[in-house]
Amino acid sequence: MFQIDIMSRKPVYEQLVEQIERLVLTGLMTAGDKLPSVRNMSVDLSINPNTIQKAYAELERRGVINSVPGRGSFISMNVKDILLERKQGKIQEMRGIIEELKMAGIPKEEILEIINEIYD
Amino acid sequence: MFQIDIMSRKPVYEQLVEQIERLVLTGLMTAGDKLPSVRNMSVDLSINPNTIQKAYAELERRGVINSVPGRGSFISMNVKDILLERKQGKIQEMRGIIEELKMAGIPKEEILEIINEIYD
Amino acid sequence: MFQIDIMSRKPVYEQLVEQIERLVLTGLMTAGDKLPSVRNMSVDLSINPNTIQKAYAELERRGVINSVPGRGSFISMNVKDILLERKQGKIQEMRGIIEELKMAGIPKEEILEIINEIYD
Amino acid sequence: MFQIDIMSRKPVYEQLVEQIERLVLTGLMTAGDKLPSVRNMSVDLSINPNTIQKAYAELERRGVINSVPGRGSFISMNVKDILLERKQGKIQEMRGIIEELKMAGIPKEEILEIINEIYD
DNA sequence: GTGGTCTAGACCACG
DNA sequence: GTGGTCTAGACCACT
Repeated sequence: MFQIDIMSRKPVYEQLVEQIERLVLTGLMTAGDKLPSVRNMSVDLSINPNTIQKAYAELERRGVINSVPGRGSFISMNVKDILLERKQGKIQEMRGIIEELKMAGIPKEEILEIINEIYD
Repeated sequence: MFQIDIMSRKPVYEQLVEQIERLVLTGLMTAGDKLPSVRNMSVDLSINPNTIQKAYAELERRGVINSVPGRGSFISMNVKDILLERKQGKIQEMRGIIEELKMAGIPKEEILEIINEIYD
Repeated sequence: MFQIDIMSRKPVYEQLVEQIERLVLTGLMTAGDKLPSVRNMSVDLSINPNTIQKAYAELERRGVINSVPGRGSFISMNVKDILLERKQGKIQEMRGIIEELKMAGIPKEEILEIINEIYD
Repeated sequence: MFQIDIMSRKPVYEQLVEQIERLVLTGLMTAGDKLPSVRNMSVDLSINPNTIQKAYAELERRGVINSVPGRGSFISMNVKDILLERKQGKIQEMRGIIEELKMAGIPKEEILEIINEIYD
């Protein structure tokens, strides 16, 4: 279910965080869904439980999940609001970069080309 | 020659950095050109020399200018390479963000709309 | 805790940067640790707050610390990666210089002698 | 006689400067020797004469060659002193880097290994 | 309380 | 004259 590259320079817990967020973004998981327990995830991926714990802690800090001791970890009820807010931030970020690129003389066509590549 | 808005939330030294970089991007200044001395700029803009110094230090850190104690500050000889490299980096950054936004379900049209706003 | 030589030709803020990096390199400070506040450090060392600020800004630029307005300055979480990466860069730099020296006819013995001096 | 990579990110004139200096360092050319004329070099390498001119100008600025209008360009008579001086500078640079590496905990053996690689 | 920025004014080494 | 550094003291926004 998860693809972890232990040789990667990116910390394992970050890879986990990203992949779980991706599941929510793509709609494969939604508010209220239960995540695998730290122990299960640990043996499935052959990864130290502390690393899983760190990923879950980060996701909770971001408001994406809620961990309830003794019951498990669940996708947060207001996960949609949180992701929406983050989406707005990303859009602003993109706007800033594109404005810089325009200033640097990049023609509109070059940017459109990149967008077409992504949304092929 | 420079337009500084001391009421702006953006720090004065950042405004200076941006405007000098813009002079290079637009070709009004080019490799080897001499910038005003810290003191001259200071009195011209009625700004403290330390603030000018901070802007020049940042530009030197970015490789855009070379400051030579006792002689002055000059547009870097390889400023074009540096700006080109930075442009490539910005494009990659933009690509990453757009890929995230696609993942988050943003339709292509919404992004195109923003680009049209910028390149009106 | 810090030894500053105000008579040295090396700027005070550089001395500070080096000593804080050394604390991390030697393991005396580690990821997440809190640094003294700008003001505290200032009175402790009898140094102007601006000078401390300059050192902290440089450390943040290097990715060694994170300064959060209103909260404080902390050793960066990925400080180990950054220092490791920098170490690799330094080794490459050394390799390049030694290759030049070999080309210039410097005998191996002369270089070994220097290394023995350093690692006495 | 010269290997120029016009696709390289390194400017062509820099490549030329480095290769000519290498000829002197390795003893293949020595004080008083005549370099090819700008025009000859230009057609041999299929490179714009201005680029050759720029390389020669840089070499003259460094004191490595002397260009005599109407006669040609010659390896400088005191080229040995200049290269010796530069060698000393490089050694100091190397010393500084190795001291940093020692501080960063690199063992002597690792450095010796690199040197053995170079001086195989 | 924290970091970030700015002014005012000074000294230094170097060219 | 130049850039680089430092002190002294102030204000801001944010936690």
